[in-house]
Amino acid sequence: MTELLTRNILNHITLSNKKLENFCNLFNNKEVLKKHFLLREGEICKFEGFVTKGLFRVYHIDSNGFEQVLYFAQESWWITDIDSFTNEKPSQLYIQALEDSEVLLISKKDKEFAYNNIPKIEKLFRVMTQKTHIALQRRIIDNLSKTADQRYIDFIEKYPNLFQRLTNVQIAAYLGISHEFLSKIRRKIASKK
Amino acid sequence: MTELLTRNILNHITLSNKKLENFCNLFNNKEVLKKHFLLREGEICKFEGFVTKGLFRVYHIDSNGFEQVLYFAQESWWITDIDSFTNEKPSQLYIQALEDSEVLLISKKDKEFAYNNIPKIEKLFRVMTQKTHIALQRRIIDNLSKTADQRYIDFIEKYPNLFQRLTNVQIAAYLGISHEFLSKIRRKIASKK
DNA sequence: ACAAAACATTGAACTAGTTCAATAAATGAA
DNA sequence: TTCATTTATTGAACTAGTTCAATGTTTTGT
Repeated sequence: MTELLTRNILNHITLSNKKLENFCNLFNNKEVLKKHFLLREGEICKFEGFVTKGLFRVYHIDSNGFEQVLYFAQESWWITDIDSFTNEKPSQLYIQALEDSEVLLISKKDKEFAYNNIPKIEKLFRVMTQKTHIALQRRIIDNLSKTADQRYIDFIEKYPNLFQRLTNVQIAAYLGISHEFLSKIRRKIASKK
Repeated sequence: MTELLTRNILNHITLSNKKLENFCNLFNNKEVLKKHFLLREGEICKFEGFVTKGLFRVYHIDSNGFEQVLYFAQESWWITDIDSFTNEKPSQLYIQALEDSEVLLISKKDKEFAYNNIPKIEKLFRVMTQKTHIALQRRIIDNLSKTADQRYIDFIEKYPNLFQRLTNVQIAAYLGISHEFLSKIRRKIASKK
């Protein structure tokens, strides 16, 4: 059950089998059915999660009622509201399963325990946060400099499998455009081929 | 000379005076005159820096020749290209002083040394990276959901002192709009008061 | 297998933001 | 002080993206 997780950890750091097992034992498995929520706006995010099956969307609803997708999380992705989790304040985000999913959850207390007892875990999360950080910077630049057409093409190239599992409404919410406009972009691209 | 730095560190973690001093001694002071560069596209970023005086812009030039500002760094801000620095690959960013500035620099080797010999430093950078991460997420959501008017108003409220030190060209490059349009936004806001 | 709901496409009218060119004001270097 | 450069403002024409409403298609729940 924690096989994907151990593989993911060893991708970032080296760790003895025993410590790896100790750390993995801090996680609890949870099933989340399609359309069900792992987190809702206003709640305090009590977990950090690792997706072992299925697909989630992490999104925000703005003051006009529009949904913005911050990111999608499929198998081997981590999900949490880092702001809510770290600072124990109400979340501004929703985390919802887009397919029947399973996720391994660790609590704040257990994560702190791991930080204090397995120093390499501090490194693991520093390295992972850094990678996410790089990806976020990249996305800000892309959002500022690229046209919606190009961002859509980039998305398909970068996440071909996500692209197949998502509706255009979801992709448009990630790209920051209306789904009608995405539809027009798709037509334009299709006619060029 | 490292007073701002020690204060900044103690804002994030607790650390004995001796370890604090050891860590601070790993930094070298560097003067960067207005318009001079700390980093250029294509170079490998060899440092992580802490600004003690002045103001920098961290920006990218896209394929159409437009400049996008990723962030500004004034006193007590950290600057680096984390992607280039961490992965030792050519940078896509420019870091330029907008005023006569001073910055404390630490090399990758010395930072690794600190990670290995002062465990709290690992925590320091994890905590800081996490905070930046939260801010970047916030910015992505704002860029997707807010109109340029609102982003400009938010910027002024959030960074009133930066606002005074920056030209409209720089602010527009941060907001992701043309400086002409920013000028029109300013007129509109002014006429409403 | 059926009805209801969610999804995708399209066109027409609209709006936010760009581009280009002209002009004035502020700043900087010698 | 002066000349050159950067900065800010403005208007007019344009373009990328939105909004709304209509229509057909697919998926879902029962």
